[in-house]
Amino acid sequence: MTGSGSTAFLVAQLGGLAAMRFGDRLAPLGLSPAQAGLLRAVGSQPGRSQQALAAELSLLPSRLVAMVDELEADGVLERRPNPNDRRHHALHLTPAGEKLLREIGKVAQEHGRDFLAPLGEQDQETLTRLLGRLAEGHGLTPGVHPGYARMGRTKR
Amino acid sequence: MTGSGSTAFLVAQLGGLAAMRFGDRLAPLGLSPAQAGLLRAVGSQPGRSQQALAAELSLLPSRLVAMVDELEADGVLERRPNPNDRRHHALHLTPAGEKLLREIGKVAQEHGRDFLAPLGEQDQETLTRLLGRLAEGHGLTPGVHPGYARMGRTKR
DNA sequence: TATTGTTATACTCTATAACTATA
DNA sequence: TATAGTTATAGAGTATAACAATA
Repeated sequence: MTGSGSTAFLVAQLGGLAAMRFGDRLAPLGLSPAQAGLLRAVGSQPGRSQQALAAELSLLPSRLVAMVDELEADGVLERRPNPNDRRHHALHLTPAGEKLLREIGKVAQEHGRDFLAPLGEQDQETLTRLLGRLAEGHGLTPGVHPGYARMGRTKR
Repeated sequence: MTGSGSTAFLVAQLGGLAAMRFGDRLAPLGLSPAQAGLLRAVGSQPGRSQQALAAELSLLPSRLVAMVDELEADGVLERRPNPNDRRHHALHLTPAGEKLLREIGKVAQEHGRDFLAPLGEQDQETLTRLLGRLAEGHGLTPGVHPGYARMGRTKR
């Protein structure tokens, strides 16, 4: 069968594989995919609150606390007091964090190259264009995956 | 940027979205994606052992026990004794399980149609072809996603 | 009174090891 | 001794509620 059902499943399959392979490449850096996503989010827009980050990344605030604790203990992320509203902690990368983010970028680039290697250059461009239109059609936020949080919740 | 890194990420993003949406559609049937995957695997090749199923679905045998317990309690799956080797339990769908599997198929078809709706018919075919070649290039087993099990394992 | 960050707690899924019954 | 299924247990991640400090 070559119906649309199997194509959507193919997307899910390949997406899972891509996420897994990327995770494998992050492991030597001592990072989980979620941690890399947080560092990327902070780096792209420094100074935001934990609430803002949690909302963007679809994480629970309580979960984010633990992640920031870890990354701060590792010296790659820091909470800075916000003089205007002392309830907030403005999140920033440390110099070590910025260096780590550049390494993440390198790893992501290598991953992407290898993942698309089975296709020729022309087909890669076509695929990128079609996926982009699909993502736009579904209102996906660039750079943030929707999270698998809501999977597997169901009881029978 | 339109490098290969972002395209691989786009695949992961869309794959996560597809999996999530499919899970949402399964919820009214009282099923998790993992349960639907197990029912599908049993239905496509009845009589196999739990070990065989666990290996194909990349599940731990101990996890599969719990899943089979649930689905058996729901009356959609059954363990049948194997006269040749009494250590094995041959897994089969009940009539209710076969009916449920047909409903899963219908849901999957609707899901696939809606997921690809942003693209025209011609583009859908192109996308299917390119994704198929990509999956083949990475040695993906048709009908089984690689599992997200190995994600998020890393400590820093 | 509402909001930010935090802690506490329960539940699910993953992972490992040990146990049983068969072979 | 090896294998299939099972049980027990520990560790992540998810989810909810409650709490302290601040607005």
